[in-house]
Amino acid sequence: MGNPDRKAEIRASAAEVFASKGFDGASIRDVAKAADMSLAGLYYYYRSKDEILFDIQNEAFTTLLDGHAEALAGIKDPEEKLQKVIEGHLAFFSANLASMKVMSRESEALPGELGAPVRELRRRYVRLLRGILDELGVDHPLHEIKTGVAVFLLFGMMNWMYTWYDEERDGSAADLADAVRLIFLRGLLRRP
Amino acid sequence: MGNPDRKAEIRASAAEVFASKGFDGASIRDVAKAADMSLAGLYYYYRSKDEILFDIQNEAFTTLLDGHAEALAGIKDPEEKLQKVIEGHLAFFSANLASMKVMSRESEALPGELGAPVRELRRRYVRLLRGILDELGVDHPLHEIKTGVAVFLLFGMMNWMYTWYDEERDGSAADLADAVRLIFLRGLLRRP
Amino acid sequence: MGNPDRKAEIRASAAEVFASKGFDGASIRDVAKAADMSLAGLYYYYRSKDEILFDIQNEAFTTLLDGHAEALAGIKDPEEKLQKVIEGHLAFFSANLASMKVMSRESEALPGELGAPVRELRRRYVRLLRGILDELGVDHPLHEIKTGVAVFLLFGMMNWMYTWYDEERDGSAADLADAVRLIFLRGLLRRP
Amino acid sequence: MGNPDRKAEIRASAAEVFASKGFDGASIRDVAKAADMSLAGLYYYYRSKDEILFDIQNEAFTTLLDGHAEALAGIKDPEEKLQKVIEGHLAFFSANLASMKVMSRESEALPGELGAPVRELRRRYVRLLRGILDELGVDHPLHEIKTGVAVFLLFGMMNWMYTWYDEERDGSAADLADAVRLIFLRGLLRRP
DNA sequence: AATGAATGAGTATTCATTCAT
DNA sequence: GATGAATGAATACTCATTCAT
Repeated sequence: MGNPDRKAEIRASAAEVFASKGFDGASIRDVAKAADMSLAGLYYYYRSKDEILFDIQNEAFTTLLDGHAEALAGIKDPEEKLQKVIEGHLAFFSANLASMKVMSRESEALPGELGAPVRELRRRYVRLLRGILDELGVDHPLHEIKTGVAVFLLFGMMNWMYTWYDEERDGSAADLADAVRLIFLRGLLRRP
Repeated sequence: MGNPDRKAEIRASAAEVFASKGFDGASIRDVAKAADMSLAGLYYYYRSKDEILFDIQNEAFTTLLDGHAEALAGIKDPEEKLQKVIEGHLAFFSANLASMKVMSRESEALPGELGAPVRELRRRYVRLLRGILDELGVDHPLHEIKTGVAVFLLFGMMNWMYTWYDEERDGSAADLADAVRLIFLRGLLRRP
Repeated sequence: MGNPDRKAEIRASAAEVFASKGFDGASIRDVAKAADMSLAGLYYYYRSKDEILFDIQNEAFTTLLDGHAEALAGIKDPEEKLQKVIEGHLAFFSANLASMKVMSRESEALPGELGAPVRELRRRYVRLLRGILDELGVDHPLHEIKTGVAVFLLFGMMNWMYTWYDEERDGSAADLADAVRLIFLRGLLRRP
Repeated sequence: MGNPDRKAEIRASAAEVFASKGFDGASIRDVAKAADMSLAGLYYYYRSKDEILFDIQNEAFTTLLDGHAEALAGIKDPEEKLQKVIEGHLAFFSANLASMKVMSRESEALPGELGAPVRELRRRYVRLLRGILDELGVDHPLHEIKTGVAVFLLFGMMNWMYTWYDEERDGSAADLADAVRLIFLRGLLRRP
């Protein structure tokens, strides 16, 4: 139903609106205005406000996961894998700040029906990273830090970005990815 | 205006409600019900929904900053300072999960009048940590990572906590503080 | 019930408030603030908002009617009577602008129970003036103008005052009374 | 926005409601019920309660002024002009009692933004009448009565009408216009 | 593919009023 | 005499959503 390009435009406008006003704080009218169409027109493309949020989150996770799958193809070294994932995550983040802000802040906003698939994607995403950390585990003999905790500390460094990141002031996403990788790997693995 | 104890009760109830539904998603009716009082009764203590949020954020920041001031009194070593701040932050976080979730997620919700003092407190908080990182600077000769970025990566590790932390599964706040400090210091300072 | 002086103070404050915001537009809180007392304190003197309005209107009508009774004592000539009444009305009006504005604008605001006595006073007031016009009737043989209408045209000239009168710009109440009398008598009686 | 006929219907219903309960005393629900539509439906046509009042007042003033402009076209004699204006005013008044009651009673209800254009129309209306009285000035050598005051006494006779006029009892608007003109002109000009 | 018109349910907030003290 | 605390009912207004066209 509906021209996919138009839908993508709407999705992008909606992400901006949700990012700046919050999902609950934004009205469908705000979204329609941002997408430069009538209120009723929106409902041709989306059946509900929730569905728009779902589409934003689903699209973002899918793109991220697909990107990682491609980037990791053929790579064996877990450190290199981690690097790729951090780079990919932050590159996508800085290129899609609105969507990622919505992803980070509105992760609980969707109720069961629509929320379940998104939660599943999120779990897959966590599992992907967790798997890589497990592979790194040999270098981490004393288990000072639980892997389950480490995963979320890493996500915290990256996802908190939406609250402060300013490319001009803070450098490129690639620089940022270096910083995150450096701190995390060196911190976790206690090697010089 | 209004008994301060009753106000503290309301604040706590409101923090729970805002934490679970989001500030915009929660209604004043929800807050009143959680505080077990009438809708109109709430307005005897708070003049607006915004004012409740302000009180939560203001109180949390003030308590955090006061706690740090006390904990840092007489301490010279910046590593030790950092440890105190991380411990204090996470201890408060885990003891006041609802408030901290609200702090983390609704940092932009307050408009000018009420938002300004909170933003100022937030800036003071960042400056406090930044100051400590600056003192650590000697060990950090190559400036691989900008201090301004490092501060926010640290905050990210800590503040993201509201999205995943489960004491039972993930250990005590003190353990978590150790993990954060370990990763951050070792990662940042590149020492064994 | 209640010290009558304090009650008079409250009445005066309330008249100011009702005059500036309208009876419906003003809140009991506004009145309490203007009277410099607590909301609940007001209810010691008045049992309801309506009762305050009643008191204002009742007091004003009673004072006006008493004043006229005194001023007309012993006077025979209807033209002189009319002069006295117009003078009295406008003098009271300009000395009690707030009350008279409330009288003029909120004449229908009071429901049955409290409204009835005020309506009766109003009718008495109209009858007083009508009686005087009837006495003038000899000079008015052709009945170009119904007395019932004339009374209200006269009231119109006087009561509309609250919308425009400014002593500085428009002169004293006595001057105004002269103008009203002149126009009305000469206009009505068609004499040079 | 919105069909202008439907808007006119709503305006008329609203005028009735505001006339009978007062602007502050009437609720938007009352207006919606009178217009036989839903509360929210009203907001498709008007963005606020104030805007409805504005529309009533603006429409009434505009119609009155346009009517006078047409009626006065080509007339030279100021007495004739005055007659036309009084007739037009009272004819409109009696044909639109509700609107005119609202105009008369709620002249201060609109705040700045919406109030300003209405106040300007009111000023134009006063100026129109004042201009005619100035032209009459030659017959009025002793200046017993200030023109500025005379204008408002005339308005008083006419606008007070909403408090008492009953066509059956008091005669047609045309008769009333005669009475007003007679009293005012004869009274002002002191001619037989 | 798109929209103008409409609505029921909900929003934050204010109201006149009460009552224990 | 006076007030702090509280409330049920109402306020103006906005919401996500629908439907005829």
